[in-house]
Amino acid sequence: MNKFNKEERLCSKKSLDLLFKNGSSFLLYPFRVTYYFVAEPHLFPAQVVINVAKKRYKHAVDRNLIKRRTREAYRLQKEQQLYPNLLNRNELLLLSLQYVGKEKYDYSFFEKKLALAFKKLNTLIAAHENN
RNA sequence: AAUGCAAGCUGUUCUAUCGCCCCGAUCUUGUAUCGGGGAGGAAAGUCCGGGCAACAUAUAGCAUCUCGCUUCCUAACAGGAAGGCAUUUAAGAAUGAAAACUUAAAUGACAGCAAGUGCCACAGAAAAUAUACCGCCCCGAUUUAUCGUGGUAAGGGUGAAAACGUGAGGUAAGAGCUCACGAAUUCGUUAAGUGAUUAACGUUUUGGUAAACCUCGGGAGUUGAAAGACCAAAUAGGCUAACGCAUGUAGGGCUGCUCGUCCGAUGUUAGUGGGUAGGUCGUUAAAGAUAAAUGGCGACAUUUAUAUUAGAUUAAUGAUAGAAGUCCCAGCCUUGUGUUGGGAAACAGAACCCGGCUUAUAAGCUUGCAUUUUUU
RNA sequence: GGUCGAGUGGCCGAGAGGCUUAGGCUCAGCUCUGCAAAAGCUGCUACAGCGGUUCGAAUCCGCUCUCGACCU
Repeated sequence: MNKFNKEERLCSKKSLDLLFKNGSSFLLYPFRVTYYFVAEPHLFPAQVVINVAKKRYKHAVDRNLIKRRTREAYRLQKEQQLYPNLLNRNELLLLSLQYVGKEKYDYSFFEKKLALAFKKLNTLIAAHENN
């Protein structure tokens, strides 16, 4: 089952401040991914926030469309791509996906790019653990 | 019939799989199962007007902002309805030709320049108290075709705009200087109309500009749900009341100013409290929608009936696949409400709620106007 | 969600009803030089868009677009 509940979203203002102040980030077009680990175990191994700038997209319709496609891609892939690497850790991953693309793409593009982003994130986490 | 423009109306439907937000029910009390609901005509822009809430009691005066033909509608409005007037266009009839007239449509920030002040570039003699370039006239001088003192706004040319137009009298020449007819205009009387206004008569005046200052009349207290109310946990520099102290002082708040009013340093005692973060309410049933009847020219109002009801808060209403209908393009022959293949579907996403306005809109339908072609 | 401000050549920026707009920087050409720089001369390129008021609009008024700031 590929669910996506409120508990998997990052809503707390405090956590957001923590994430953007201390988190590390990388760019994988069209996403800018920011992540940070906190030592507070949660029902789910990760909480995510999706972000589209008002400056880049004037109309609310376009922003909603991008957010919905990103969310759908995240929902369908997190179980296979992201969660297995996190389950053995006793920490919560705070994750932010900022959309920085210039155009509107099809859903398949989102799916492909998000998979690549997950792959890169996993390697980075592994590297961090080894150090 | 086609195309274009303008105004108005509608603003695709169904199935499967995987999800999201809210509400209700059940018991196995868990990210459980079942059932129900889930964007718009503009949800947009935030351009106006209200409700609601807090602050203030100072809805005081001034300043500031805003509205501006009339009557009506409305909770209210810079909105709407009906009318008046003006301008433009078209047609009609009239005429030598126009103007005026009649009808229709469109447009109008449509109070006042006859309260005062300012401004009117360049050109032009002069842009508002007529300061006379050419021209016209009187008088004087003489070198006899020129000069000088004056008068004159009829003619010339300039300009966006030239001292109301035509004719006559008048005069040295001229001039609303006088008269007749006419144009616009102020005020008054009479008549019609609720009124704007219209008609007649008398009277006054004769450049434009108030989206120039301004005058007159009406309206606006300020802030905006991130307003505001409440809840439980823990710690302060906080708050309240009483007393004391000083000329209620320094200083500060209340709307920009005035006037007025309120608070008011430091000490003692008693009580209360919640920086920040979180949750609940505010928050979705309403000046609401649809239908009918009645009243009204109409906007709209009244009565009755009916069915419902988005409610998030890093912010739901989606993704994938398929089918049907609509429109467009191409092919086929059986030329049809045919069939096959390919494409298109706009503008745009609620965030406290309503009433308007404005702007954006594929495709279809309705109405009006314009152009072109064909037929009669 | 709400409140407010701005838009003038490639860039900065004055102008607040009247000559298609002051000045500086940049760019192009010429003069000067053996070649450049500096200096001098000449030139190019603008009122965000649409509509209205006015004889006349960058300026006044309305709508639209773009950019920016503030309220947590």
